Amino acid sequence: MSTMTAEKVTRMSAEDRRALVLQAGTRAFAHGGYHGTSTDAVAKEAGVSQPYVVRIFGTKLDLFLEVFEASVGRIKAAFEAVLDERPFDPESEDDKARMGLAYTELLRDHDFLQVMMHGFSNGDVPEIAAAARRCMGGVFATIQRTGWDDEKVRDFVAYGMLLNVMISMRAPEHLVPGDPLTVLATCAFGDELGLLQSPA
Amino acid sequence: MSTMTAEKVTRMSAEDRRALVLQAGTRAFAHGGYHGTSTDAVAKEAGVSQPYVVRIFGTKLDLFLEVFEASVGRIKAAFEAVLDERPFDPESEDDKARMGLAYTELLRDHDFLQVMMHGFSNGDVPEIAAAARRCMGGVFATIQRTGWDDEKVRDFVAYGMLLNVMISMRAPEHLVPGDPLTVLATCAFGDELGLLQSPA
DNA sequence: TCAAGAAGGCATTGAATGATTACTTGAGAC
DNA sequence: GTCTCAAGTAATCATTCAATGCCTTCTTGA
Repeated sequence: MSTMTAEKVTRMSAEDRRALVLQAGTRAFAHGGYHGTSTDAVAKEAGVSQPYVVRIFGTKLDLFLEVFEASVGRIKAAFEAVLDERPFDPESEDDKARMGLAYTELLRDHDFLQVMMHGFSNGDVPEIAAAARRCMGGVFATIQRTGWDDEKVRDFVAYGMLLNVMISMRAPEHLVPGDPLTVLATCAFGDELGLLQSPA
Repeated sequence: MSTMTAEKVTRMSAEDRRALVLQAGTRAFAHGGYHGTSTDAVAKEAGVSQPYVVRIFGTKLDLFLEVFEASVGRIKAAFEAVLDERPFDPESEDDKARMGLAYTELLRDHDFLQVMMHGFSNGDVPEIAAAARRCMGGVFATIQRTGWDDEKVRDFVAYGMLLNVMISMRAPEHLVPGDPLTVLATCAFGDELGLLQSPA
């Protein structure tokens, strides 16, 4: 079941309701993406009426942009937490592992990742593409704080994109023993593979 | 104007017309993806009527699947060409560069890449996700023919995914001097960056 | 030449969807 | 209590879209 939709016929402050719809939007847009998700689907997920969600956000596009930016924001925050926790040594393999772990821990909630991927692939909607560039730039800048040279940051981001794509295509839930994709999944996710098999 | 739509009112063999609509579908689905592209958009691009394109392929989903598989097939073929050209040395940096070049040359036609990305991100449509897994497995297996160990293949694929994402969000066409994304784009695309700036 | 099969368009349709408007109801202030 | 404003919904509308059925026209082979 979805976590905490409407529980009572109680009224809610606009602010709280907005936050709740935003969460519901994350879940809904994670499947379907921008074009494939109706405002009604978001409304159902949030337990409110469809006209209300468009009134809160003005437009489906605005809603998606907020959902997208919040999702990427969450990811950025996870990296920042690692960087702020204690001094980061760019030469340390251990510190690099901590950064990687921050990401794979995030992977357990597929929704952020899926929303991010959907935002990244919708380059045909100018506003979404612009948001994607801005957010990706932000994530890159955050990871630069590690002190790594640009190539290492690039490779780190690239690895993350591979994980996103693999999750997007549900690779962890479809491991077929002889399949080359299983080899790829195994060597991409490593120990985390087992944790990703149950669909959200 | 779109390249080579209908040129004459001449009839065409069903086979030829099918191939032509498939090409048009690639262009159309490259923008918009599965959910964001109407069969009518494909029809317009191909210069035929909308009902005709669904009659050729049966269903919009079937059309997309064919377009997707053809696109990934093209990419696989490019790698295979490099591998078949002459013996591949897994230790050679030069041979690795040849593989990379095969991909970046493909990047000039954004359409394949975008279609591929759209297929990869549409995990909510089971048939598309299944095709994505199958195709990704195929590409991985092809690259394994280099003789590289799995980790090296994985990193190669990951790098490719980063390029896909960057192109999807139109990064090469939006280089802003101070922007961190510009740094990422520069060190991801290298010399090829200049060639990618003009939108298809 | 003409019949038959295939290529392809036209009109249509029923469902879905994003958005608007007008209405209803709950809760706090006084 | 009741007034008032904000929370929330029901009804509706104009579009868009995938799919179906029927009709037309080109081509080919005998």
